[in-house]
Amino acid sequence: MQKNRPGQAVPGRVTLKTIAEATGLSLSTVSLSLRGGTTLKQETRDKVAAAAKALGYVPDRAGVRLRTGKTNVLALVLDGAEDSIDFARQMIQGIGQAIKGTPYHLTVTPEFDRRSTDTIRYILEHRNADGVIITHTGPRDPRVQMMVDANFPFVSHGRTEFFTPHPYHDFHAEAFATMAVERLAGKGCRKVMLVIGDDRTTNYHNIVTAFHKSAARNGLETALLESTRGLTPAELRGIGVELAHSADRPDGLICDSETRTIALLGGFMESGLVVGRDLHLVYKQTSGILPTMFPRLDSIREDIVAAGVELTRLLRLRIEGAPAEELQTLSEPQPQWRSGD
Amino acid sequence: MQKNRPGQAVPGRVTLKTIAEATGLSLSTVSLSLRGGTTLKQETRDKVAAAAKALGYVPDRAGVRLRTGKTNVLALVLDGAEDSIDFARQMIQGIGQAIKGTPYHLTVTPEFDRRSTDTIRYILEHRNADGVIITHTGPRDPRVQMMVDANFPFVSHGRTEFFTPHPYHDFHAEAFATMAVERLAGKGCRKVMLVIGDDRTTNYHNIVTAFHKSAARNGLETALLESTRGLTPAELRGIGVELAHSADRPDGLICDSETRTIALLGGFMESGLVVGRDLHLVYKQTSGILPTMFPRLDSIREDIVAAGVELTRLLRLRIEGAPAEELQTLSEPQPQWRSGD
DNA sequence: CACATTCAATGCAACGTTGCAATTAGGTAA
DNA sequence: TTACCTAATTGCAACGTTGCATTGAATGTG
Repeated sequence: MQKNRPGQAVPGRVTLKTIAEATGLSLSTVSLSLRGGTTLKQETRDKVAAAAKALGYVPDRAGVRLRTGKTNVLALVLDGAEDSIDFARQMIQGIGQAIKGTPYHLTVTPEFDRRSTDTIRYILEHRNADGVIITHTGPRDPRVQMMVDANFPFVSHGRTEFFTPHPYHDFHAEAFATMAVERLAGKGCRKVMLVIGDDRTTNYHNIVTAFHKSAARNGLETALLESTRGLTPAELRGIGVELAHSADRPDGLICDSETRTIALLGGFMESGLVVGRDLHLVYKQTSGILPTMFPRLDSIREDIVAAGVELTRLLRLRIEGAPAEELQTLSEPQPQWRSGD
Repeated sequence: MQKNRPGQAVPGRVTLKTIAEATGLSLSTVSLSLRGGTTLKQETRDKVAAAAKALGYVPDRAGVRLRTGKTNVLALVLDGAEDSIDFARQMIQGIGQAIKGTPYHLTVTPEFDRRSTDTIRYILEHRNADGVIITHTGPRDPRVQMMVDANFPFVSHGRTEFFTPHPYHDFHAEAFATMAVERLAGKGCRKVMLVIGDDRTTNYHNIVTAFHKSAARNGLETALLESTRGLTPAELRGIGVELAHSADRPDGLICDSETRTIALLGGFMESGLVVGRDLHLVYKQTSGILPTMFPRLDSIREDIVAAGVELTRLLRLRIEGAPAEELQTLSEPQPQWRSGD
């Protein structure tokens, strides 16, 4: 398997040398031409371009990387979070779409320990990528800090609270909370409860703030179930049961995590509590699983595939030197009202 | 950002040269020593090893790749299939675990079109990886054909029907079907139905065959719902409703796809049909989602993270030249009987 | 003592690419 | 004629690595 002698050219390989021989030009000229050297005359440039195309030339990644340091690699550092079902697949699909036809490849590294910065450090030290994409960003995320300090191109899915601006694409969590509260208010709810999946992300703060503000504006009583993070699905399910039996339970529920929503719903079902009759619910939706199961439940959607595309776009611009403050975008929540009105 | 002059050494970089200077040996000697040259005397080897460790030397990927052709990259070609919830995340986590501490990196390419071989062709042509992992393998999978023909190292999650052996790791689908049928028989079922998620995978055939064989052995009537593949979740849900209302509906159900299971269960719930009372169900489980929602349903589990680890192990052995026929393993189904007995 | 043998370490070229410095050809000005 | 310009192309060295061929020293043999 692959037994050609190392250090010797692979016979069939098309390199700059091949094109040089084919066109009768020098290797340097070919290289220059392919990179759009303006000092070359048009005729030459055309000839080279034609030959390159005919031979199917693709620059050798190792050669380019060795010479220029450019890896043509984007690195996705995958967080272990499981709040969004199928998050990884969709994110990768989005990034894949965005780099299709470009010289970029995608490497994926799962970071097992949430608070660890090992993977980032490794990439920074060994320059194993031209840019990094991180997800589930926290307010003072050490990964962001580290890359900002190193002035290394990256983009985060999620905002931070750092003073220095950096590229990000984020779900507009405030809008989500506001929309959800208003929907519940519209359904006639008097007491709304917010169930938070992960209180370590920046979105946590944004959602909580907007939730309270919007509830106040609509004259609603509020309750907050935060830090469900450490709980097992079974425990959360238990909370669902408790809620169902509680005397002063809320009549409106907002949940920003699909897996938490599922656990709660499991508890409700077990207790005979019916969403849409006994209370109302709005959850944040990123996969098709929940709507398949419960086609009548209201949700607000974030499109993770689109997020992947956008993150890649921002990162590539960043790599090309665009200023960070121009590379910050939000995605608007997409309400999916399915419970009639 | 990264502005050091191309073609010039990065100042802080630790290369063989750095070690050579530190030890007073020649660059060649250092290189040889690090690769375990036995002609060197022990003292020298120790000195080099110590210096390399002290300086934190890591071989430059581009240099190695250019010289040897070895990329130290494993490529995961991600299928768009959505039968297993969270499949991608778990698979990547498994591979990530297995390559931790090795020189290997993981690149991921989503292959959007299921029957396309573009990604594989691209990897083969440009030698962008040392080995490939594919999933959701079909009986005469063209990707397998292509890589076998090219004698390129790969491993498939799933078997094929090709004559030439190739490395694979697969879920023991026959055992799954047999276990499931027997469980249903034990529950007193008379008529069992098999619902297949994807009829293009090899597992389809294996499951169907074992299903019929086992049903016959247990004296059960059978029904088969195949090719649910083109159906939308809503349509499948509709089938769930139909089933619930059908006069001669089966009293035992086996489903090999999590998403299909969810859709069917949705239909059942809508129709007031209760699993465990009106009929029994065994589904194939790969994520925690369904057990969270329905903690009393029987399932048989495949551990995708473990599959990722095993696939990586096989692939690495293959890359090192182990014969294909020794690199074929099955994972045994893990029954999760939750409905009492 | 000359010569062969072994041991240990090294020089060199090459993998494919790029960017600077250098070269060539043709023209124009002094 | 000489010097000087511009336009177009090219040579060369380097990025970090490896493996072959070679060197040099130490030891063994006749």
